[in-house]
Amino acid sequence: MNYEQLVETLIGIFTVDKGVVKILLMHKKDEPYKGYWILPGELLNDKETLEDNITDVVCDKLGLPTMYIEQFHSFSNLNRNHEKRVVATTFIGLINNITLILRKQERENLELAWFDINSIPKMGYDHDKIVEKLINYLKKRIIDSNILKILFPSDFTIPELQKVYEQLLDIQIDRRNFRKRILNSGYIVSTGDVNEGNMGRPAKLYRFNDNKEEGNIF
Amino acid sequence: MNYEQLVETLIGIFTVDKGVVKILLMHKKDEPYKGYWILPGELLNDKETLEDNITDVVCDKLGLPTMYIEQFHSFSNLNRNHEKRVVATTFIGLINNITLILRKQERENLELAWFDINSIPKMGYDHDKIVEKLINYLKKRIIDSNILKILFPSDFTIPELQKVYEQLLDIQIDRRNFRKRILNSGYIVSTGDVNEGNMGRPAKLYRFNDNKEEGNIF
DNA sequence: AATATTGGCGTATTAAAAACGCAAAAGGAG
DNA sequence: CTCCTTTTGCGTTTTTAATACGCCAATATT
Repeated sequence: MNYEQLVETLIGIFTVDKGVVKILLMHKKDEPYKGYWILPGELLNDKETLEDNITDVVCDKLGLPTMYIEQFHSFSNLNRNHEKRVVATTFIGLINNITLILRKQERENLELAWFDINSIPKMGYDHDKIVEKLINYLKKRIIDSNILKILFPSDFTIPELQKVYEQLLDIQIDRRNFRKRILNSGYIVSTGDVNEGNMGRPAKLYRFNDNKEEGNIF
Repeated sequence: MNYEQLVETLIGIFTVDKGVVKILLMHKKDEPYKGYWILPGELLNDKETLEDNITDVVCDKLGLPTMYIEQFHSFSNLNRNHEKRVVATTFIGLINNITLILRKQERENLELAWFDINSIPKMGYDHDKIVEKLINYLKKRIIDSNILKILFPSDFTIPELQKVYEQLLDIQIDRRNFRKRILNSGYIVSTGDVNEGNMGRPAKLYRFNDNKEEGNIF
């Protein structure tokens, strides 16, 4: 009986872009699964932890800035890789799209692309199932924690934020009550700017308050 | 650079005994950490999944019945085992103590013991830190899901149930308010029996209502 | 000027949680 | 037996949070 295993890390990096939640995927250029899309990741060596390893993937391999990363599930089906037995420990990473647009162009050669989480392309290995579970986990975490702020762009209006809540929680909220609640909570602060170019009175722009870490917003 | 790793599974099995939350630990009889306590578990071989492996530990090694098992976190610190690099994927298992008392005596030679989660003994390896995180995870899961019923014996009293809530949520609840709330919720039903042998008026015995699946109790 | 949207300040109602009172029931300890 | 303890079971009042609205000024586009 062999007890030596290959261990890999995989990460689903998410962002919000114009009200759409997106995931970053990599195009595979060699066999097996050539032409398919896969989650970024790499094999674990015996000199680093899983967390060090995935930080290495994000920063060195993808050229992205350090971001919020959370360990998710470890997958160990025997046939998830047909060549060797590989146990995968998966992570989610969250980033707001202001930062990523800057870096994206520098890394064009890596064939990375953002996909709407409702339109996932053909995935290699068992990554389709993993992506599905990552997305479900993300939705649950958005409801029961305050990680939404990490995903959200730094400039948004209160009506925009309300729409996101109404979509995610599948409810309708009174405009005035929402405003009172979100402002009293201390979770957002005004940037001083306004959002011009639309119908009606221009909306004030807000960002999430970094000093307010604990508790759920809604 | 070596990419072959040893992977082990570890499980924290929890139960509730007379209003006290307890965890099942194993006494280590050989070096290293001889005389210390450790979490049950074993090395993963290349023919089984993590979940198969931990089921094997629970059923074959410990002689316990199949129980509710949930994957938790994977730990990969380089110095968590001083001899070799071992990545540990951890699980929580929940069982009610009616079933376990029967099996416990058959397995006396294994040196298993239940410990109050507030009095954890000297642990080997990094298992003290893992146990602490498992307990915190259990507390969080009890708040945001209804797994408490899996943990609970089929016959319990309302004051016992209240004690468990107070321990896990780290709050104090008014006796009369708790009773009203828990009875109105429909989550528990009377068995008709009473709990005799203690001081004061005998408490009525209850069990969780199987027909009531959804939502949180508290 | 008409229309749309946000901002900002109200208040009334409803629902849920928390704080507390009181006393009878039913056991064990002396 | 009486004293003490704990559970049971019925209340009430207060506090807090959530919801449902009303009203109108501000400020943009058409």
